[in-house]
Amino acid sequence: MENEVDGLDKRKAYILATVVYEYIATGEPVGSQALTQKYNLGVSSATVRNEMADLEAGGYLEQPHTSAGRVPSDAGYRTYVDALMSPEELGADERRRIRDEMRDARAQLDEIVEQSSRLLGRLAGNLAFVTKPQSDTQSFRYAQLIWIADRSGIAIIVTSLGVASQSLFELRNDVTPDDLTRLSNALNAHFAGRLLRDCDDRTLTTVTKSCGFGDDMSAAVRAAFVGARTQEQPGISASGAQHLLDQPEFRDVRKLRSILRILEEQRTLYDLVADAFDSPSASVKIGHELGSEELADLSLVTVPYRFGERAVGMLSILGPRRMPYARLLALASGTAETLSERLHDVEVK
Amino acid sequence: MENEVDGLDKRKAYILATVVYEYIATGEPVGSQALTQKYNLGVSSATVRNEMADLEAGGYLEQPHTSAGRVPSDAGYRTYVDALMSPEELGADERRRIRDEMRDARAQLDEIVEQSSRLLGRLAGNLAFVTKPQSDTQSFRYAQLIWIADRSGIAIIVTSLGVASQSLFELRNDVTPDDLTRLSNALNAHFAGRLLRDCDDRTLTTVTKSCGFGDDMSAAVRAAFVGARTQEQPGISASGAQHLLDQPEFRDVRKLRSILRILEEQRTLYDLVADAFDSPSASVKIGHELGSEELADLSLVTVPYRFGERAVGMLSILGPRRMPYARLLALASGTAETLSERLHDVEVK
DNA sequence: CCTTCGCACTCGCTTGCTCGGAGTGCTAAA
DNA sequence: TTTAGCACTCCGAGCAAGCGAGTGCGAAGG
Repeated sequence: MENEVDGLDKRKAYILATVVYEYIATGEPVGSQALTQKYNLGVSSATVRNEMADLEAGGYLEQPHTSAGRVPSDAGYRTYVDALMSPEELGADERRRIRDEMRDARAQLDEIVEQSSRLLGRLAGNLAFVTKPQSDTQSFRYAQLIWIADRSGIAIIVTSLGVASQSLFELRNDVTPDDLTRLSNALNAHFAGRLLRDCDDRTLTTVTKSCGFGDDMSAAVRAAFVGARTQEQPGISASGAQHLLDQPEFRDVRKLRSILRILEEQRTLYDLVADAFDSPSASVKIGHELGSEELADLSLVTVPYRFGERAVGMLSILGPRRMPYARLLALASGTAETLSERLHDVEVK
Repeated sequence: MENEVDGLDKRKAYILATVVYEYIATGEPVGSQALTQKYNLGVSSATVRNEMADLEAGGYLEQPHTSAGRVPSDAGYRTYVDALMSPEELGADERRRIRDEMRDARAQLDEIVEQSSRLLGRLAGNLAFVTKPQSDTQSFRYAQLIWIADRSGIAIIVTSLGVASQSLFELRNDVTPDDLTRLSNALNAHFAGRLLRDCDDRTLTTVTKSCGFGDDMSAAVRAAFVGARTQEQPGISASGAQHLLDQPEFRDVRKLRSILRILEEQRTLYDLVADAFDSPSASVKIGHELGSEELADLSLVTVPYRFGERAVGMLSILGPRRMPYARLLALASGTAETLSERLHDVEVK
């Protein structure tokens, strides 16, 4: 059926698209007359009324109260995002500005991530957050075991993005600084360039023992690698919450509270993007799709960023369901791209 | 003048104290009748009216509009905090609960600091924030220079609180891993236990050169120490912004925006407590004393916490000017005390 | 001379009301 | 199947009245 979209005939689809578009632009429930006046639909308001009634019956639109205009439902937005809206691209000048602003950050992982969340929050006029690169997708660069006392030391592990993690260890038997250097060299030789998640416990143990160390040292080495893998937990930088205050949907202060709470609990914030991690491309979650009644009138746009070929983290925008999806997707993608490029500046070669 | 406080006779002082107390409790402008009814002042409302008029002339009270009750001015709160209110102490059970909750955090510097800001935010029902220990008040524990290639490496510095900082360096001449180990050992021997801020550039250079290295290596070592000193910048953990929404003074959303903005700019947040760093004990800033029109109807309570004898960071509570000062001071002090204790758990001995 | 009483006056907030505008659904005609 | 017309619904802005809490002041009392 060439002239059907998602089970809607062409006219219905067009009317739905127009309603969503208009509602996103104005924030006011949109009525049949207003629509026919502002857009050239080629039919009268009465026809639009009938179509709107159908769309409401189909679950795409909702009516706040009897004599008001229509507002998109979750399903309405979903159809709009998936099939109706025209994707946006950033202009060359916008790309350039993003790149310029990203240059302000020093070549430090944390700073680059923070800068991109600030930038995205400001450009998008919404709450933006960026997860730091998952450490288990980074690769191992160097390990160094530092001798502190006969039976204790510090293990330092440096990843491809220059994030060092450290862990103290205690041993049952004496070691010398030279022993530790020997083991460091063996680890470096064996694991150089490997993904952290591929540095499995068994191999670590084998390498350690082959240098003549016992169980205590193997355990210490394994713990150090576990620390490096899970280090910085998720690690999220968020920014732009103040923009949410401008949105009329947050006149009601209670909704703000949910957001602030979520903002402070990084755990929850992370859960929101967690399942987007599996998808290689942009993802949009609308209203109840976020899985929480508190967040029911928000939407989330999530875009991955890469280090080399690998997706290592996510940029997200959280805002009212009534958000300019096409525009925000374009902004998030553009920022993700620039962030990906800048990651190479912090790479430990 | 035994019966004068801050230029006010005893009765005026008592009335001022009662007005502030009542206003803090209710949030409503307090009138003369209400006051005489609720508190046993021993005089009639008419007398109170006269006294209130005097207090207003003296700048201690203000009237939102002609036929409303009185509200404390900055000066009124100031007098109350300095001279009138009775200090509060935490009960034994409250202390115990704070200690228990702090135990939930793992023995990691960041986690302990975050936990205390969360805890304080919740207990105080306001925005709380805690600066991480200034690194230049920590002492040097270990340095390790790691060889990466003939002319580059990573310098790792570990402080007394276990915070490692790292910096990459490039050299003009080849070095061997052994060279770097030798230098690491020299640095460790020379600076062990010193405060970071006392590891001055000149001495660093001397030690480096005495191991036979050139200017490039000295510069790298100096840079590494600078990195360790200024590392984590100020570093602030904030929590509890959602409580502010409960305060009636934030019905107006614009005020919230200033706060959210400040919250995201750690710089500003840090500036707020910066000058409290000099004072060894608790400090209170009221309204305009915060130095910004945006923050004019907020107050800030700041209390230092210690590592050993030294004040290394600050706990602060930011909330409406109408805050229970005595209570919040007690809570902040109690939390600071517990935080100070827990710091010893993360000490690298 | 300080305190108290009584009184007239001032505001801001709440409640109730009206009224206009925008939108709907339905019916009948094109 | 589309359109025009019409009666109906509902929200929200605007206005007026009344209430309550509070003030300031002049006169009376200890």
